[in-house]
Amino acid sequence: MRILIYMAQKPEELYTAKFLVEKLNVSDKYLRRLMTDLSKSGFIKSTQGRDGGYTFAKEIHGISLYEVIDSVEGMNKLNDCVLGFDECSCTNPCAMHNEWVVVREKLNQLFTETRLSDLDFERISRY
Amino acid sequence: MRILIYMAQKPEELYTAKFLVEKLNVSDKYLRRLMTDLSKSGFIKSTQGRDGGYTFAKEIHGISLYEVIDSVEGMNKLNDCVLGFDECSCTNPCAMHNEWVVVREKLNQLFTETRLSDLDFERISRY
DNA sequence: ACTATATACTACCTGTTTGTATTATTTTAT
DNA sequence: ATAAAATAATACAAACAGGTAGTATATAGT
Repeated sequence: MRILIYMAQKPEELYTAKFLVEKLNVSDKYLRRLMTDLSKSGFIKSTQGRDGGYTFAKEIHGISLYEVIDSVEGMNKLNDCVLGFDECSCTNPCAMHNEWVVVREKLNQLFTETRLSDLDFERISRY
Repeated sequence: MRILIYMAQKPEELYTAKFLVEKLNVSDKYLRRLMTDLSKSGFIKSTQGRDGGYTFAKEIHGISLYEVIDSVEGMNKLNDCVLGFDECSCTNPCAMHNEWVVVREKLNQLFTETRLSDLDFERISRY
């Protein structure tokens, strides 16, 4: 999220791994691994070799927070049963089910509706 | 949560550790540790010795899900900055701050407003 | 006294998250 | 050719969550 949001400030720019590592304060290897994952997920594309780097593979207007979270860590933490039961549904609910579906839906809605282009870059002071 | 919700079905009853261990499928030692924590937090009270056990220390109408979660694991996971920055506020927001406050408030509200007595015990099929 | 119960403390285990480190390979502009 | 860049695969490490296990002690009803 931090990488993509940082890049979304200037979506047309080409960013090198080295540059992003400095800006975001993470290790080189870790960032590169994430970049490769983000490439495979289709959010960004890479150009190898000298003068290479990363840039968005599609319009940032078309990238929701939901898609990003889902591709990086999956949405199961949010959408699985909050008490950990394998089989838990509205017809066979756990003790928290009915309360949790309300929250779950709110979160899914927020993440699905918010796109990288919706962020207020004027206000953000940390990436 | 599972323990307290189970007990809330019959809030006046005295429950032994052994009984709850069988009903909730957790280890004896683990449950006892949790019970001691819940006692210290004031949700339940214990009577030692033969014919002892646990029962609620106050009305279940007065116990919100917020209080329970807060006493067991703290609410910092929810209320700290979602991107992990130490100093993150509305005047100094991280990239996700403005989106996250909406969710945060919704969750806090739900957990604060829902009390053990509000659960629909008729419908619940797993504890 | 005996027995059934809770308490306390400590150590351990297993998996996950959130990264870091190492090493070697491939690609491309100049 | 060379240098600057991305790629790939693997191992490691620290912190934390979610438990389990052991052992000994305290309490209270009969």
